[in-house]
Formats: sequence, C-alpha cells, structure tokens
Amino acid sequence: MMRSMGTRIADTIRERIEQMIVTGEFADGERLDEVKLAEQFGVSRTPLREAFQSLAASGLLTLEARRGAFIRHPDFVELVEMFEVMAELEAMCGFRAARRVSEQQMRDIGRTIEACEAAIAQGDSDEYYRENETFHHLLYEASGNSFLAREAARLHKRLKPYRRMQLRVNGRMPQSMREHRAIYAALEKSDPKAAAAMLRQHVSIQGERFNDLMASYRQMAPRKAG
Amino acid sequence: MMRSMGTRIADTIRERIEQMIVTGEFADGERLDEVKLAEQFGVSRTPLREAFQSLAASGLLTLEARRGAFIRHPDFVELVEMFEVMAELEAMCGFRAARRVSEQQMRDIGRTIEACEAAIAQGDSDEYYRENETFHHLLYEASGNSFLAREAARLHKRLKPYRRMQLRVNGRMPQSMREHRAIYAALEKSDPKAAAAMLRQHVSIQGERFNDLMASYRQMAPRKAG
DNA sequence: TTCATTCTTCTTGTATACAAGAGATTTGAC
DNA sequence: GTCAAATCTCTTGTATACAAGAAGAATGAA
Repeated sequence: MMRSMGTRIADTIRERIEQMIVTGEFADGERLDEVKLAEQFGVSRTPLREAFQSLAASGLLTLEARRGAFIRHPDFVELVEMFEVMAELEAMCGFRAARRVSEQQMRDIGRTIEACEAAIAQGDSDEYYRENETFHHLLYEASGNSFLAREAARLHKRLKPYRRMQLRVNGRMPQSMREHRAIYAALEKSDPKAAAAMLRQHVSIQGERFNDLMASYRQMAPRKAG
Repeated sequence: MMRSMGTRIADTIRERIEQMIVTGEFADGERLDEVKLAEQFGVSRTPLREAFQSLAASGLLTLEARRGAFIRHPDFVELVEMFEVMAELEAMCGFRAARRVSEQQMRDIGRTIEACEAAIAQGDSDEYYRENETFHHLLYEASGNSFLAREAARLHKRLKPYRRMQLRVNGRMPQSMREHRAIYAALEKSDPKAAAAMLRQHVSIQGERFNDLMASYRQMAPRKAG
C-alpha cells in the first residue's frame, strides 16, 4: 500500500484525483476520461492509469475492462455494510487502546476533542471534520497494532464522503461530541469493553441514524443507470 | 478491487505472480525484475507494472520509488498484528453468520468440514488446505455482509503463506478440526457470541501457537538486509 | 589501503505509438 | 417508420521508445 514517497507523477496524480473523489467532485456513475484528465494535469496517460489502478484498489473507483474508470458510489446496502465493518474496526482499536494508550496520546486525543468542540462553537464545519478525522486517526494509532491502524485508516478514507453526509444531519454534532467524551473517559479508565462499545455505537448506523443516512443518501446519490 | 474480468493480460499476469508469491516462490527481500518477468511471460512491461501496482495494493509486494518491486514478508510483529485483525474479522463473520446462515450454507459448511477430515485421514495436505480455505470463505459469505466477506477474503489471501506454516506444526490439524466442529455447532445453535469466540480463538495466535509460529517463522523467513 | 568522487550502466518512470474492442451512427431493408 | 446490420469513431489495452535517477564500478587523491 505505502510506497516510499519519491516524487512520482503517478502518486501526485493519485492524490489529486483522490481528493476530487473524496470531496464529492464526481457524480455517481461518472466515467473518468483518461485523455481529458491527462491533459488537464499535463501528463501522459501512463501515470494517470497507474493512479486509476491504485484508486480502484482502494475501492474509490471501479475499473471495467475496456470500458474505463467509473465512479461507483456504493449502494445503500453496501454503505451500511461498510459502516458496520468500520464500527467493528474502531471498536477493536478502542479495545486495544484502552490498555495501551500512552499519556501523550491521551493528551493529543483530548486536544482534538476540544478542538472539535471549539469548531462547532464557531460553526466551522471544515475544521470540525479535520479535527474529528484526527481524533479517529489518533485512536487507530493508539491501538498499538499498526496493521489495524492502517486498515482502519483506509476504510475511514473510503467512507469520508458519506460521513460528511451523516454528520450534516441536524443535532448530530453535539451528540457526536458527547460520544467522543465518553470514549475518552473509557480510555482514561482503561476500560476496553466500554471503549469498544462506545466506539461501535459511535460509528455504526443504527436506529434514527439509519433513517437519517438513508434520507440524505437518496438526496445525494441518486443511482444512475450502470 | 473487483473488475469485470475481460481478458486483460495485466489481470492474468497478476494472478500468476500472485500465485507465485502466495506459494512462497520468492524469498523475502527479493526484487522482482520487470524486464525479466516480462519476457518470461512474453509480454511488455506495461501490463506487468499494472500487475505490480495491483499486488502492491493488496500488500503482497512493496513498490519503492525508482527502486522496484520487492517481496517483503511482514516481520513477525506485523504478522501477529495481521492475524489479530484476521481473528476479529472472522469473529465478526461468525457472529453475523450465526443469525443469518441458511440451511444450504450450513450443508456446504458441513461438507467442507468432512472433506477436511477426510483429507487429513488420507494425509493429503493440499486437499486439506483447499477445503479449509473453502470452509472459511463459506463463513465469510454466510456473514451476510458482502463487504465484510470481501475484506476477510482479501486478508485471508494475504496470510496464506503463513497459515500454511502455522498448520504444519505437529498436532495442529486435529485441534483445528475440533474447532471447526465447535464453530459449526455454534452456528447450528444460532449462538452468535459462541461462534465469534470460537472463531477468534481458532484464528488468533496465542499461547503455544504463538511460540510455534515464531519458531517456524524464524526458520522460514530469515530477514534479509533491506 | 581507504575513502571520496565521478562516470558508467542498469532500472524505473513517463511519453508516445499502435492494436483492438466497444459503442454510436448511419445505411439499408422491410 | 422501425429494426437490424455493417461501418466508423472513440477509448482502452499493450508495446516500445525515451528520460532520468540509483546503484555500483572505476579512478584518483590522501
């Protein structure tokens, strides 16, 4: 997955396209035109195709043989499935972190929680997203299992566009903040089960959240013909 | 991840190299020569590089910028980390499967268990590996979460070379068989927690198994200089 | 002899040229 | 007017040519 970052054009392109995808710049079902993107970036098709490969491997787009690269938002069922796995991975991280987290890591996590709250208070949702992301990444690291941390981060990234959607729902942010605090408390008490349970609930799509997600999903990603 | 299998050379090459890696044909740290492999397969470097990309994304090899593709067996710590995640994914599959598994699926699972036992009785370890793999894949499918199933299968594949190593240890196979039976029983009783616990234990590297793994790891994959 | 530096060679990264399949369009028949 | 078939265009897949960096060898100085 990780390659030692020499300045390869392909890597740069990958990053840029990834950003475009993750910020929802492409519609579902949209085809990414090799030649158009290549000249847009001022490179040949070769590094662009490498980027496509890499993005496809991460699941951010789909390659269909002799048809091209397509943005394929997961359908609603798959999205729920993905969040289900994400919830479990995060729970796993929390479980392990509760035993292994260092003082320094706890301070860092504490800071992101405060930064999140500050961002909400100021209505700066971009900042909120950033800090929320940091919170979760710190948690992955704190698990002490670097493989797990990478896998969690990978799925986290893949779900990024849909998490935004989820958080946009009214009143979700304060609730989310309470959960962050609860997670922090569980870590502080070194209570693995509580931390796991909190995180599982924090991430998973259940009850009202299910309906909220479904509603905003319908709104955001109307399925085009394949 | 999945692309609709048109006959692309790149895909074929990928499969073939993957097989070579998974069956342990390459030593740790070995560099895969693009031109040599290309002419060996009778293709140009282009599809070969695509295959490398894809394999790197699956974690089966590592691309270092301007240095090439290297086989990098995970070090022992990472291997244990990976099995830890695998155990949890399988537990998750088992948990869900206990509620959702169909009659047909139970019959299929039952058959693989018997086939495994038959293979052991005949000392046919290749057949055993095959059926054991089928057992686990059926379980992934039975989870009812197709995303989870894919992720589990992906990690399973990546761990393939090391699972062989693990099972080679004396007396491990009969024990493994008992566990399969116990898992089956838990599924039959629709007992999610039991199924999860059984699978977690079945896969995870603990106690004696830890020592066994470490021993055979040292024997099999002496770390070369990077 | 040993270390540093330069140069050579080899390998990867990128661009371009060529092949071939998929989809659209047009043309013909009914 | 509609449907089918053939053609044509456009896009992807593969090969090859070219550029540039990395590793190693050779050369020179201390």
